[in-house]
Amino acid sequence: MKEIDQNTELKILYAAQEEFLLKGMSGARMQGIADRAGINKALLHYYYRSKEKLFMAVFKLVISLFIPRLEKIINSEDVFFDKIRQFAKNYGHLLMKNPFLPLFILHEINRNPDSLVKEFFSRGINPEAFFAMVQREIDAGKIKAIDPCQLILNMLSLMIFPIAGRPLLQRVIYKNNKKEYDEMLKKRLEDVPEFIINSIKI
Amino acid sequence: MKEIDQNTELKILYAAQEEFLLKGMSGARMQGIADRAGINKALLHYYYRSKEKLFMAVFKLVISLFIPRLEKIINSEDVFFDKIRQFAKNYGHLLMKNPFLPLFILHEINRNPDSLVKEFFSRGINPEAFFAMVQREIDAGKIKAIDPCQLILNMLSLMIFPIAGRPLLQRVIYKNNKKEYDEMLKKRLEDVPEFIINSIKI
DNA sequence: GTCTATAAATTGATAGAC
DNA sequence: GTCTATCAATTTATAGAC
Repeated sequence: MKEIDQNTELKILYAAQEEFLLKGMSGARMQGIADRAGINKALLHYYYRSKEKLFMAVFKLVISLFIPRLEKIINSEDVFFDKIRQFAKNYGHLLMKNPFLPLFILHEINRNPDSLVKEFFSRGINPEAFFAMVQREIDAGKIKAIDPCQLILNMLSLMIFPIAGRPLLQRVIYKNNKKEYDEMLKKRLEDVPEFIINSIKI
Repeated sequence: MKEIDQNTELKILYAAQEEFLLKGMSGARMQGIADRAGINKALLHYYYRSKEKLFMAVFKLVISLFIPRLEKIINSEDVFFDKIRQFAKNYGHLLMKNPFLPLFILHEINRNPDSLVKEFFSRGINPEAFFAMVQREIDAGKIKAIDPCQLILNMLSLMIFPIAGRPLLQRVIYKNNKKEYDEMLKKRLEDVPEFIINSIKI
């Protein structure tokens, strides 16, 4: 907490994040984490009592980044379409900076849905306000009638899947051209919101 | 191959598929597979020499289901928009019947991209023909100019993500209402292609 | 082909010196 | 706080009887 790179506890946390994001809970190795942190295995247990506890610490850290800050968007002063554009831009950049995050979260929740969701998603996510906002736009005749759930699902799908599936998609569709894939992702930051808007505008 | 349910080799393969899909390569246990198959651990090694070999057999089986049969769509007699509708319907049903498949594939490829993609995706996928078809539609002035890669990415994203993310999305967005989520997925079989078409039609 | 018993290797966790 | 050495449990893999 105090020093920048001297703090062993934090060094461990970030090393664990690397290892867990790449290999998942069951594939990660305490030895691998210790190696990344440049310390000994025993120290891991000194700071975090068990692998499970360390995993939970990483998961919590990671969730706090990943959860879409819908509230921010909702409460902004922008008009609706600009809110969508803003969300795509912010959330897209976050995803591009943390490409392994979505797949990690989905995989771990798949393994243990109830307890992980209950523990980490019970607060902090409230789609109701977003739904209400969409409904107001519809009632005002500004966009087509659409199920708000579907709208949010479409946005998330279009933004997350190309990141989560990159190791496969880049190789199969883009002939493993990394640069081209990066450019495509960057382009989508603006294309996806227009794609969405195009489909709901009147 | 011969008998229906007597064939031990197949029984093992399907038991392994269950276990691997749920827990991934590193989370799966040979004991768990043996239990599902109702046989002994040793038999697994008799038919498949190692866990790795068994995993590869499952992965191959699973890939053969998962790869979109783009050729079928391309070579159909339908007009372009109907091809999209047809693809969404067929592929969507396949996904709904095998909901754990996408996340499993993505996670395993993430763990070991080069060798898995090279081994299992080298043949059988050829997006070029699809790209050419899209280009013809654009040249003929029937749809807006769009990058064919983006189009295919959008289709896959909209169809796969709600399935892959279900354990999280159903709980967070749908208050864990299973029936409602099922209905939403079913509705998307028709909504997604219209959403796509809406955004590219002139 | 199928089983029981066991080997061999991996790995999470702890004890104890410094 | 950090290390070395080691334990204990899990898990893949094999040997050998039937």
